[in-house]
Formats: sequence, structure tokens, C-alpha cells
Amino acid sequence: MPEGDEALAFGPLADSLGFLLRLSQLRSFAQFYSDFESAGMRPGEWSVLLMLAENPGVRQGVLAKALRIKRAHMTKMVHGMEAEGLVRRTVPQGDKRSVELWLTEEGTTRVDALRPSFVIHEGTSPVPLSDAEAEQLKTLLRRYLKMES
Amino acid sequence: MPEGDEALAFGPLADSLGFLLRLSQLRSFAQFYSDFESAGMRPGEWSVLLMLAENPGVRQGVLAKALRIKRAHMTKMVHGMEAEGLVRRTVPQGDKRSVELWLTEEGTTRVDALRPSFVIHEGTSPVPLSDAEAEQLKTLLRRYLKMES
DNA sequence: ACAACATTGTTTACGTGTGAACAAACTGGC
DNA sequence: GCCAGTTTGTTCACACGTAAACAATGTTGT
Repeated sequence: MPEGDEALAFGPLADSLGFLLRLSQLRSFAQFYSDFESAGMRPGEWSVLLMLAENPGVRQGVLAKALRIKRAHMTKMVHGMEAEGLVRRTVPQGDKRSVELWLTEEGTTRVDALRPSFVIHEGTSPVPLSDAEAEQLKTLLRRYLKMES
Repeated sequence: MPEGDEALAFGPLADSLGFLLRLSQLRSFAQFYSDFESAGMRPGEWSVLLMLAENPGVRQGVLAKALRIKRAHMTKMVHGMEAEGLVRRTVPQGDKRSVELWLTEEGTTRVDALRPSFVIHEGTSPVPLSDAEAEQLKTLLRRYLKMES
């Protein structure tokens, strides 16, 4: 008998918000990877590109803080995406320390090309949840995060 | 003006379940770390110890699959916890490939000592959510995960 | 009994994300 | 104007988690 048939008792973990959030995030990201692996797009990169489409010229550190990505990591990601030709970095004359980020034309094209897939990815309500339940779940998460719902 | 005062437009990300789950998990885990850093306990280790208290003698691979921890990583964690004297590993005569895991007496003591902190950590409903909303959130997450609620 | 295949845990190499230290640039008080 | 302190992005070293290959053991079909 292969492993995995046993029914484990989750005990307190079944009531742990942190545990449920971790499992849910793993599931959600697995879905993202299977939907976008053909495009070579990872969740972090996609979130940056989407944010640049909405907020052209945003400073790198401001974006990092909004997405809860550490600045050291954001540096690597942005340099990578610059090398791919998706992102342009400019130093404003007002503050020569900082860097402003912009989508290149190719970046814009890429975002627009993948947007339909993303709508489908998000809109396809995950099998076990109805549309109304999915909306309710997102509303509760936004409230948990103190984002306006 | 320091960064962070700008209000960014999240656009489609504000409606993305995956993005909301990632941010929520980061927030939840940050809370866990601040509550348990004094005990030197990390979320993964704690989940393993709790599961061993509920399922003594569970096979390592079965536990890994239940917690969605890769087997390679589980090996490292378990070896570490064995070195700390929290976990005992036994090879059943029925199948010499596999390993069964047990809490040592010290492991049991450790779990019991931290259980009250965990109850408080989980029970203290996160500031922006009422108790009822927190329950509702967990119910929806369990449904999303196809766990019985 | 035996050969082909599957499984269990481990090891190794690697990718991703983090913390601390740093240089350059900016700010505020005097 | 100048000096101490802060901010911004980068670099480096490291921790965490994963994928792939592997050895040992079990299982299945004939």
C-alpha cells in the first residue's frame, strides 16, 4: 500500500488560520504556475508588471513595500526584468538615490497579452467555491489585511 | 519625504485571490514569529510537533504529504528536531524503507508548554476581524482546500 | 523464483527570498 | 554652510525550500 491513504488527525491545525492560509496559498500558486508556466511568468514578476501598468514611474522601494517584497529581492527581480527588456529604470533628477520604474513597450505588450489568461485564471472560481463564496473570501481577506474592500 | 506615503493603485491585484492569500499568509506568519520567536519555534516545526502529538508513529512521508512539505525538506527538519531531542525516529520491521516519527518525552513537554501560547495566538482574533468573521474566513479556506469544515 | 517496476527516504545542487553592511544621496538643526 | 542622521538601492552571505538523481527496500506479474 503506497503512502497517503491514512487519514491523519489535524487537531488544532485544522483551526489554525496561519496553516489554512499557507495551504491555500500553495494551492493558489500551484494553479498560477500551471496556468502561466508556458509564458515563463512567475507570480512575483506578474505582480510587478501589473503594478507598473497601473502606476507608471513608481519608485522601486515604494513598489516593494506595497507588494511586501524585500528591497534586496526587488533589486534582483527588476534587474532581471530589465535584462528581458520588460522594464525601464530611470533616476529622477529630484532624488538621485531613487529609481523610477516603467514598462517598456515590450513590457506593455506582454502584460496586455497575458491579461486575458489572468482574468480566466482569477475568474474561474476554484472548483470547491461558488462565485459568491469566492467574493466573500476575498472580502474577508481584504479586511484581514486592512485593505479597503 | 520618505517613501510609503504614496497611495498606489493595486488594479487587478486587489481582486486576485492569490495575491490576497500571499499577503495574508505573510501577515499571519509575521504574527507567529513575533509570538514564538522567544521559544525559537518556527511555523513548520510547530506544525510537525502538533501533528506528532495527534498522530504518534506516523510515517515521515505521510506527514510530509499532509503538511504539503516536500520530502527532502522534511528530512532536514526531522533530523534537526531529532538532534534537539524533540523527535524519535524508528524503522518498522514491516517496511524497512520507511521511518515512523514519535515525540520524545521532551518533545511532548515542549508541545504542552507552548500550547497555551498557540491558543492565544490563534484565539486572539486579528484586529480587523470579529470572531464570527474569523470563523467564516477559516470555513471558506477549508472549503477552498476541500477539507471538511 | 525472478525480473521489472514502484516507494521511501536521503543526498546533492540549485533557485528564491532575507538580513546586515555598505556607498551614495538627501534632510534637518545649528 | 556644515555635520549628524536618514533614506535608497545594492551587494554579500546565508537560510529556506525544491528538483533530480540515487540506494535500499517492497511489490507485482509471470
